[in-house]
Amino acid sequence: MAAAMEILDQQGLPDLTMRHLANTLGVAPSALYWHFPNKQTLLAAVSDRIVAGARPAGASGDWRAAVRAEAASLHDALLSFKDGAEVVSSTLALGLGAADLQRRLAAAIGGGGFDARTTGLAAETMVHFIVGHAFHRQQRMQADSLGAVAAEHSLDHSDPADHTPEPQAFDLGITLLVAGLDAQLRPTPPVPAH
Amino acid sequence: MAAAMEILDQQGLPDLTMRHLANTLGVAPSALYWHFPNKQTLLAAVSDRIVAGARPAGASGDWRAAVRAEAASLHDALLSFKDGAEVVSSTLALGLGAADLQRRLAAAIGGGGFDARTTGLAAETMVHFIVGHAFHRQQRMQADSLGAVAAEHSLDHSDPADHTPEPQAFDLGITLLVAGLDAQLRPTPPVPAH
DNA sequence: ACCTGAACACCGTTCAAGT
DNA sequence: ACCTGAACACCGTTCAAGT
Repeated sequence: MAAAMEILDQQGLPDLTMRHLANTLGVAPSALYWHFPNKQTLLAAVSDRIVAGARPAGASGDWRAAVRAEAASLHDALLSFKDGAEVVSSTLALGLGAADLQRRLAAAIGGGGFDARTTGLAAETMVHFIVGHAFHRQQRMQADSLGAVAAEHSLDHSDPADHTPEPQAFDLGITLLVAGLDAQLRPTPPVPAH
Repeated sequence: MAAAMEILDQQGLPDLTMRHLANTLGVAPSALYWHFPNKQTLLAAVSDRIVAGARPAGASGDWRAAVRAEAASLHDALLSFKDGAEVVSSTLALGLGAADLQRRLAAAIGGGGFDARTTGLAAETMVHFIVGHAFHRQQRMQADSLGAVAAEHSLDHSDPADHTPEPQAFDLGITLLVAGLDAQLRPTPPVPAH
């Protein structure tokens, strides 16, 4: 696992192959299959470690603040490892690892007193946003550092040359979701009470 | 392209290899490289076709309804092709194709009269949710049909055996996001006006 | 303009056999 | 309990050469 984490962080996901990993360990590729049934399982374990690295900042009273803190820490954990978001994204879709991710968000959201269904769904929505956003951002960083870049692709913020500072972009997405939950709390647009 | 689309839909993404595609066309694998510089480009084109298949239902007046219609049609388009969400997800992250996806959502959201920044970001957030949700769902369907399934993984809706009917789950996510935008419109929790 | 043939440098995985 | 060696069945991509 340690060797796998280091290859991922230093070389990136494309270089995290069973053969490469085995080489690093001075071992035949087939040896790895005594420890892991297949590569997918190994990747799920890597994914879990990345997610486990997320430690939310302060525990404030407000559930809104708790959700923001949890989201931010997950976001940072994904970005702290090279290709971290992609790894988590893939194992998430496969339904293998990273279950902690949603559990932690759900716990924070639960502080708002929503029913279990709303809580679970809000957590899922948030996970998709956090992972998708981080994946997208990491890919952009890599493309940028790789030079040239056609530049006229990538998810476009409406204004071609906008490129909203990334942390703010992330915050705004989270704000949107928290506001949506808040509105769910007070269902109808509150018509002044006479 | 037609052959690629059919392989994808009939066999799935893992079988959409350059060699397999070439075989189907009765051609040497290297022949494909006269038409496409590489596989990534081919996949981006496939992704664009999938997204282009989305046609929103009726054009109602309300921007909220327009956003919902656009989101639902994109969701359906992703699900209408085997592994459609995964293909779009990967090329989206690579910043290659599927730019239309966000443009269309942004256009619908723009009807709410938000500033460009909010509109773009809301569209991005929505795209991440739509694609992430569809990806996740398609993977689950495949896992289920593949039999057995450890079952105790996968993004969990808080209640282990919940499994909220999928269309409703999608709707709730969209509702959350639209509500968030709505709240953004009327920034502070509206204290009754005297 | 469009394709073939042959090669390069890889993959994940299995499995008998060793210690 | 943990690993090797050898093999199986693949990949994407390049490039000279053909028509």
